Amino acid sequence: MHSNKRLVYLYKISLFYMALQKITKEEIIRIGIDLFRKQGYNRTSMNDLALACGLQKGSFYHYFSSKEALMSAILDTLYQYYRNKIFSLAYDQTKTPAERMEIFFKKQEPVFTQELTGCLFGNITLETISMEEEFKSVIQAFFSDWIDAFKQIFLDDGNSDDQALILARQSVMEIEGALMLMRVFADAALLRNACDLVLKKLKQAS
Amino acid sequence: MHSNKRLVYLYKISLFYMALQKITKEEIIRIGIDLFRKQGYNRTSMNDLALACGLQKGSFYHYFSSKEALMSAILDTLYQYYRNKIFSLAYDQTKTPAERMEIFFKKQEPVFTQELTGCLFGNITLETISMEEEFKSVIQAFFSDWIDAFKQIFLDDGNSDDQALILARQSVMEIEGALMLMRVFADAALLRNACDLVLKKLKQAS
Amino acid sequence: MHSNKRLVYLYKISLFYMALQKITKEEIIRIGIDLFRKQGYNRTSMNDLALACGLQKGSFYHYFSSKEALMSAILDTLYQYYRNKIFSLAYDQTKTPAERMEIFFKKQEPVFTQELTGCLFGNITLETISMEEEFKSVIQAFFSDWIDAFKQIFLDDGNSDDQALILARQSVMEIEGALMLMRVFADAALLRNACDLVLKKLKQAS
Amino acid sequence: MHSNKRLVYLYKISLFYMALQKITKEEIIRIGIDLFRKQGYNRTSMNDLALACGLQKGSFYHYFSSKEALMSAILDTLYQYYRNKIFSLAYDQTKTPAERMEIFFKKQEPVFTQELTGCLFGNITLETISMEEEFKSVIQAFFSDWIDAFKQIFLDDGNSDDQALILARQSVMEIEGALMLMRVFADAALLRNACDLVLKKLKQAS
DNA sequence: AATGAATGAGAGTTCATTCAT
DNA sequence: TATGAATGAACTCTCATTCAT
Repeated sequence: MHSNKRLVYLYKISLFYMALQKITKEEIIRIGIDLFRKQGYNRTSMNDLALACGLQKGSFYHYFSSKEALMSAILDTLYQYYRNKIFSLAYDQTKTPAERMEIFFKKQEPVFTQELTGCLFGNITLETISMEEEFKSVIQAFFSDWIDAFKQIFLDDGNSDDQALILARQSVMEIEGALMLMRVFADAALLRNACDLVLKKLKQAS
Repeated sequence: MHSNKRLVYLYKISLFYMALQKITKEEIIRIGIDLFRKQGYNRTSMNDLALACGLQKGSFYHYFSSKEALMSAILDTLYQYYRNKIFSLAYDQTKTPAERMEIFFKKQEPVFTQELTGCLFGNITLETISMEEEFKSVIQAFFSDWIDAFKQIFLDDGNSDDQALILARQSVMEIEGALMLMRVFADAALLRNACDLVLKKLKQAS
Repeated sequence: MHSNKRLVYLYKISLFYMALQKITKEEIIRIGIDLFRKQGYNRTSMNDLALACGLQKGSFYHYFSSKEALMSAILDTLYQYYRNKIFSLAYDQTKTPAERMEIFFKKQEPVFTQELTGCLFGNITLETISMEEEFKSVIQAFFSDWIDAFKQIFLDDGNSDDQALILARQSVMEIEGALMLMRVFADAALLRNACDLVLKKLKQAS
Repeated sequence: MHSNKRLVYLYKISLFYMALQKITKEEIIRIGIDLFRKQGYNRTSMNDLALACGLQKGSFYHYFSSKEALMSAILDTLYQYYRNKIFSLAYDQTKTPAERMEIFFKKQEPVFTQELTGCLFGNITLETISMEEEFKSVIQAFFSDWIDAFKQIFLDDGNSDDQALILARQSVMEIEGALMLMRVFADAALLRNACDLVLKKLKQAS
């Protein structure tokens, strides 16, 4: 039919200006997280990143203007993700402290133990902390928010403010230390056991 | 005679340079530990190392055949040092477990908190663990021996074998996690408090 | 009908884009003159040009097939403009030589001293003269015609053919040299004074 | 003879530490002047420079830490050369103004007309003046000193201070303009004639 | 054992140009 | 005609390592 043909024609025109792209910023961020976590920041080249994205080196700069810009985007994305999806769990008053902590670990363990490469923040903190002020502030915010989240759980578990802070810090330290040892010994059980011990810090542990 | 004078002159020159040993391997290792701990492995160039040693780049290779060779030597040296001087303290049956732990921390804290740059093993583990099999095995040995040392203290404190291992691992994790957070927040108190908490894990804490 | 509504919608979209002529070749040339004069040929990127035109990089190639093609168009346009609008003034026998020279300068000074960026031909001559034969011939034609124009004025001022040529060349050289120093010292007075001195070369100076 | 053999041996030792170099900074500067003058600053790559020096790209950085550093060294060297060897001629009171001017041109013409590539300062001024403040100040100093030198000659030729300055500026402008036209038309006579005209500005022209 | 010039591979980045839509 | 993602070559620069002396 005439109108149908025209429809198709015009539809094509409407698509005219939407050039297809091989990949999205979001996918690049996911790939970047993966590579940086496994290889570290300095040992991952722009070429590595581009190829992993199916792009040429030069094309990568369409998405991120520099390696640092990519890293910043990654840290921001991860930070927001943790804030909104993970740390927020700690403030859910409809669940017991123990339940919240369990959910927290249930969400995190598979991510952290995946290929035994741990947590990006943990992995690149010591490599990049002295490089960029911008990186540093996101890393600090990440750990602050994590400690705050755990503190809330310990508060709701009946601890004093001081005690809750101490327990929260200790728990974060144990988990980050566990992630390091997990990587050293290539043994995911080390992380799992550490999580169990953190759970046992709760008075009303299930 | 002209040629004789020149002979003497050149002889002196030759002695001057032949006798010159600007630095020892041991000193280079100490300097390397310092730089790697502060700047990381990848961000420390051979030029940085050479200059810090008062050498030219080319001369550095008379002492160590490569960057990796230097790193290996550093890891070995540090490992032996910890084995002989630090971890061995845990086996001193003439002291109480608490006393041993306290001495352990007293020896480590100043090293770790110096310039807030932490422990080389902790700092470069996550950066280099996936690089060299040789690095990996020393790093594993280091942490194994550390855990073993703590385990001995917890055993002597009246814990079961299983329980002692769990406490030892947990303690190492807490300290490594504390070193990371100390660096993130540039706050040495985080490490000191973590050590105190580890001490309190002892039944007969002083 | 649904399909009909969509048809109309898409038709509008198609008209929207089909009718859109964001910019004309002439406007691009004007913008190009401006950018090249200020930043030079090599330091002005196609992206700079496109953005200054409100286009995307890719769209620019619908107007000019390459950077060189744009430059050629610019040189041609400018050359024709000077031939028809400026150099032609020198042949206006209804005015005295001094009047013609004055009009010449009155038209040129504001263009040249605008933002102290001088004359495109002068500015890019030394940068591009060894690049493209095509550029070279327009640049040569421009300067030839300029000298010819001045020569006519000096002829009509009562000079011999030889003398008129010498004075014309000298005047062009003084003005181009003045444009260079104007830029070096960011001082428009240098050009204005140079023009005054050229005027004084006329016997019947006003 | 024994002592002779030993002499040779020790002589070799004394040369021990003097690693041979393929090229000197001074030679690189000369080559850089040549390339920049012919091709311009932006169109001359570090690779071009290195190859022209018989070096690999990376080796070039042993001599100059960056392209800008090389350019700065070149501008400084040229500026000092002109100050000490050329402009200084203008202040030689043992010669008449005309003699000084003639010597000045006699020294400059062969340099400028060599391969018809003109004067580096003139050639790259318009390309680099807006890039680096450091470049700008040397370029300004160069032209200031040149004008001062000519002014002294015109003063000694019996002109007032004001008049001498005007004549000096005009002369520099004519010469720079002549260099530009010389390049445009590939005709060294244009420069020579311009120099003659400058000489004629002297009252006591020879 | 000391030098430092030389190397060559590869880093991050820019840019003129192409092309599918 | 408009898009902007994609390209690939070239750019400036870094760095671990080698080597003649």
